[in-house]
Amino acid sequence: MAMARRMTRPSEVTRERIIKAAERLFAESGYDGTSIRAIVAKAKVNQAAINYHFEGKDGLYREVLRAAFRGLTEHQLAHAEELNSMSREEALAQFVRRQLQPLLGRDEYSRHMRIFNWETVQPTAVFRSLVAEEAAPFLGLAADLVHRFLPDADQRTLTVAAVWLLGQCSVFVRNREQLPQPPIGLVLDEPAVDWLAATIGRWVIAGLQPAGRS
Amino acid sequence: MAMARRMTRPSEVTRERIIKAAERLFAESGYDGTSIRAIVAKAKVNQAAINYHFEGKDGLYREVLRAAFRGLTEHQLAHAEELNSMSREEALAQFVRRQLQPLLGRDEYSRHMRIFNWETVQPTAVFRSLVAEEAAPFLGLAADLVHRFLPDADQRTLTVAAVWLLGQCSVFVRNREQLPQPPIGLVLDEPAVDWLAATIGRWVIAGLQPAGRS
DNA sequence: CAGGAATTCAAACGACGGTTTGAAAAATGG
DNA sequence: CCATTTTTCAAACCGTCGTTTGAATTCCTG
Repeated sequence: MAMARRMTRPSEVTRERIIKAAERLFAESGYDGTSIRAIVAKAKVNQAAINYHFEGKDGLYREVLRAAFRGLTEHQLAHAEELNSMSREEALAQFVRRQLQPLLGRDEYSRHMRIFNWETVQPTAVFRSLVAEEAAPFLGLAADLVHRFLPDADQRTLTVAAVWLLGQCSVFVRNREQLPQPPIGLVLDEPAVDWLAATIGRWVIAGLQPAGRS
Repeated sequence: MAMARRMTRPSEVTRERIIKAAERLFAESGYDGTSIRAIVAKAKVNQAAINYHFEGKDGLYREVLRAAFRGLTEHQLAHAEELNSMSREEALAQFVRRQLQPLLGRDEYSRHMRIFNWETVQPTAVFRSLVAEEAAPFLGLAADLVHRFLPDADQRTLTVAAVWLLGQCSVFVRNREQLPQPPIGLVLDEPAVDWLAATIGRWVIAGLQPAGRS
């Protein structure tokens, strides 16, 4: 009975290679659209490695999804304290700008958002449970933001306002591919995204400002 | 050279049966998630019928997508005139309420919206062209609505405002599955949707109201 | 440096995907 | 009613999918 408690190093690098390649491909083409063979080709590992390390495609996807969730919450909650030291207007504008970040590039955060987008149409069981467990603090952050504008609102109104706030950003993120094309025709460089964030921020602030009633 | 110009009746019913079944299945599981065998089983036709009538799965999907687009624009533009006779506040509230309709049931309009949702993550070429051709009047409707609140705004602001308006509704429609579950926990019956539409409508109106500047 | 466990590898398996085929069955038109 | 076209049908084809297999190789440890 050998108690192999030490981490084995060389196998970890293939694990990482697989996860990295899978994250990119899942973000690009979704779960069904990504084949095991495409993943192992990109990761340059053997095909059986996925079943060996993750017990199948499902297990790998589960792992990628977990990592994406961790990335998202860290990315957002890391700046949560800064928001508290700002005015509510500044804090909301900052939040909106950060939500619009994926419009600019294909960084890690954008990939994570894209993986979640695949899930919104028909959520996996894995995704459902992850949302139920881990999305609460993130939604809470948005709820806290709107709470500073609606101090007298009841719980339901606050929750709806939080979802509403997220929707105003996500519609642009989700339809990023369509925005530059007709009939919309938006340019998506950095100043344009800054302007967009500022505009949306102004509308949100004005929308929540005078509405004290539930 | 027989000029068979007359429509053949009995074959049309199988065409319709296929389209009807395909629309439901595509809405439920998307293009990749729906198999030819599932469609013909639901439509109770032979498997080769799809290739015969539509020249393959792509052709069938194209047809379903066209029908969905027609349904959407008709559904919205049919009430476009009514909006003009209302005050801008009433018109916007009506528009929001109509956008939130899919929250309630699984009617035809909801299915069409669901098919579009599948496309937003990675749009098909067919979908892209349909959007470019046929979405303009629908987006124009939204743009006209916000134009009544922002009479001095430039073109870009109006377009962004239209997309923004649609986003505030679609975030609820898109995540309909998640809304009743934790950590959100919304009930989605008719009075709740009415309240939701009214609340969103109020926020949008307040948001656009004082912001006259671009 | 053995010896055993952990990991990699090429190949194949079985299931399911969309499409094709060629003949049988209706439908059409003179 | 017959000749021709149109439509249906069961079966098979061919490719891709995720997974399994069993041997070869590498890694760790005593």
